[in-house]
Order: sequence, then C-alpha cells, then structure tokens
Amino acid sequence: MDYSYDEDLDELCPVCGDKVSGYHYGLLTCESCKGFFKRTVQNNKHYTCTESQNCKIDKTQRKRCPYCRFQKCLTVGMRLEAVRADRMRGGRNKFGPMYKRDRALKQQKKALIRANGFKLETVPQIVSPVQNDYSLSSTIHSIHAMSKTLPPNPAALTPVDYERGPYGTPSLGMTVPSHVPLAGYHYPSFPSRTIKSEYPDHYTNAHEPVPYMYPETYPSSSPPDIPEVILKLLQLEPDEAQVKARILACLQQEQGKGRHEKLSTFGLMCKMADQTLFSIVEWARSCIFFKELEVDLSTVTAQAGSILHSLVLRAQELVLHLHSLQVDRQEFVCLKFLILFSLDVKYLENHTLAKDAQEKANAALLEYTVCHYPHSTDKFRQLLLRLAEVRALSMQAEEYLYHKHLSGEVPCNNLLIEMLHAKRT
DNA sequence: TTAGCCTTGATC
DNA sequence: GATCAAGGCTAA
Repeated sequence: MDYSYDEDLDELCPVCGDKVSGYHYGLLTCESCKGFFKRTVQNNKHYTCTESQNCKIDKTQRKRCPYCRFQKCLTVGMRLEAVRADRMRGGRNKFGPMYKRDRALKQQKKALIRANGFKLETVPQIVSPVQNDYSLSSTIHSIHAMSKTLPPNPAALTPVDYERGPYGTPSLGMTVPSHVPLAGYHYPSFPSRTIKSEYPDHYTNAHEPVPYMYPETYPSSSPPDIPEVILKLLQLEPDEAQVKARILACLQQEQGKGRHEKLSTFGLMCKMADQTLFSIVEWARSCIFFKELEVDLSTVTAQAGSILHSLVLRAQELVLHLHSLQVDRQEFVCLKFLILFSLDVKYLENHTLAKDAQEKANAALLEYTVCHYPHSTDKFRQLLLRLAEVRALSMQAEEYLYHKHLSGEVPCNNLLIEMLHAKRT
C-alpha cells in the first residue's frame, strides 16, 4: 500500500475518524476499518451489541462494539461485494472507475475551494449503495441533490442492477474480474441489498453550486464611509464558521445514534433548519432596536401554503437575483435587518421603535448604496424589491411548515411551534 | 482480535 | 513500470 499518494489521505475515515489509507471496499477508510471489515465478511462473523445498538464509534472506542462498528461500516457504504470469496490477491475490482470518479470529484471541489478561498462543508463519499443510508455525507448529498432536482422523489431513481455499467447500460465493456464477490454473507439488518445506481445524476453533474461570495467593492487603501447603523449591524453578524460548526456537530451527533433512532433525510433537514433557526433567533435577539421591543405577538393573516417545491424554486430564483445584484456584505446585513423589521406582525407594524428602525436602516442602505454604486442607480430599488420577495417567501415557508406540523408530517422544535402558535392566537 | 505493514497482480 | 486495492502476515 502506498501511504502517500495524494491529499485525499488528509480525510478522515467515515467509520471511526482515523486517518484514511486509501479506498477500501467502496470508499476511503482507514487501515484498521478496512481490516475489520475484511475479517468480518471473510469469516462470516456475527456480533451482538451489549448496549442499545447505538454505540459511538470513533478512533478510541472502535474496538468496544464490533456490532455497531460493522453496522457503521455498512451504513457509510462499505461494500460486502468487494470482499473476494476466492480470496484472490492483487488486481483491481469493478470499483476502479468509481474510485477514479470520486477522486476527480474531490479534486474538482478542492479546485473550487482554492479558487474561491473558502472551505466547503463536506466532500461527499461515494454514494452508498444501500437503501437505508443514513450517513451524514450521503444525507448532505441527498439534500444537495434535492435542492437541485426537486421534487425530491427517491422512488424516481431507476434501480440499476449491479452488473450494469455506470451509465445505465449493461457493462459489457467493463472487465469483470475473475474473482467473485463473497456472496454468502447475509447481514440481517440489510435484508434487501438491491443496488441502486452507483452514479446518480447529481454525482455526474459537474455544476456544483458555488456559494456566493461578497464582493469587496472598495479599495483596501481607503476605507469607505459606512453609516453607523451598518457598522453596528456588521458587529452583530454571527461567526459563520461557528454556526457551520454547530450545525455539523449536531448532524454528527445524529450520525452517532443507532439505526432505529436515526432521523431520515427529511428529519435531518429539519434538524439543520432548527439549528439555523436558533442562529437567526440569537441574531435577532441581539439586534439593536429589536431587543428593546415589547413582546406582544398578534395574529397573522393565514395564507394558503404553497408546496415546498415552489418555495424552493422561488428561493433559488431569489438567490440568483441577489447574486446578479452583487449584494455586498454591508448591503446584506442591512437587508437582513430590514427583513427582521418587515415581519407581518401587528406589534412590529404599529411599534414606533420598529418603524424608526426600519426607516434608519432604509436610509442607511440608500446612503450606502448610492454612495458606493453611483453608476448603478437602479440597485437600491432592486434591493427593496428583493426584500419584499424574501418577506413573502418566508411567510409562505412558515405557513407551509406550520400546516405540515399540524398534520404531523414535520417534527418542529418547540421554539418554532411556540412562535407560530403565538402569531395565530 | 486488532491494526500496521507486506505481498500480490490487474489495470493504467 | 507504476499504481493501488485486494488479501496475508504478525506483533501487541
């Protein structure tokens, strides 16, 4: 084994978090998990868990519960079929092209990171073939895919027989090695091992989303005149890295749970939404003016909820619009603040302080935009237009979520439900 | 039993 | 010939 072939080895084993040594049985793993998986499958071992089948598996505790360790191996996507029944050494298996593709994708992402000067949340592993895939990477992957190809309908994926090639045609041209996969191993938790497409569309699609970067529009030598309100708002901006880390930690906590406790992809999306909401609430509470408001929530006119699909599409359109406007950081914090004070709630509408806050922020945004973008006089009007769009969209999303909650389809946290109830009573 | 290192051999 | 993902070996 070559231990220094490229920077992929900086990655952590999805099973135990140890350093990866290369691709093993379908994905990048460490040497010990590779050996463990091989021994388990070759020797047809069956373990039992003395706890509740949700033991935490990390580098220091991976030896404690082989049952949960093997479960995790399967969950993250290690493939039983890659263990050879004939124990033939050397050579390559049919996963070669998949490893190559995965490498290319990682390289592409790294290039993107370098080009944009930021770090992506996660570099996904190869998509797991198992149907009950609860892994964090694949979940994020799924969410990502859903956002690009709504409506999310996993059933729409065409099942591809394992002996078919990556592009949906029989792999006549693909060399099948003389050695055969170990077919005798049956694991009770995965009764159906139908192999889905190894190369879903979202994996072959090279158009990865590029997170929007705020253009620094003023020359570094001469700091611009930024209105005081905007400066205060900038100070209040949450540390994005911290927010990301918290959401990731939360998801990783879910990852550590047993299979029966784990949330579905949609559940994890809700979890992410929860964490994001907490951050927004924290930000709102610390906002100037807002924290001085008296809390007296009132009713909001119910609007017919749109389907999630149209909401997401509209949100994507909105993001594109904002992107094309080249909203910079100063404008962005202003918009955020104005959205907070544009909520369709009576106590805000009738509150003098709220009106003052809106007017000040509006004036500051106008002053800033006109001052810094004298050649795009239309920009301020466009910003306000988008502001109204964000407001309408957020209200519809809120309605949608609330009705879903009432029908029991979406688990929402208490804070959100209290807020939504309060607005209606 | 684990996990680090070694050997093998098909593919590039 | 180089690569690298299989299986094998063995000290702890």
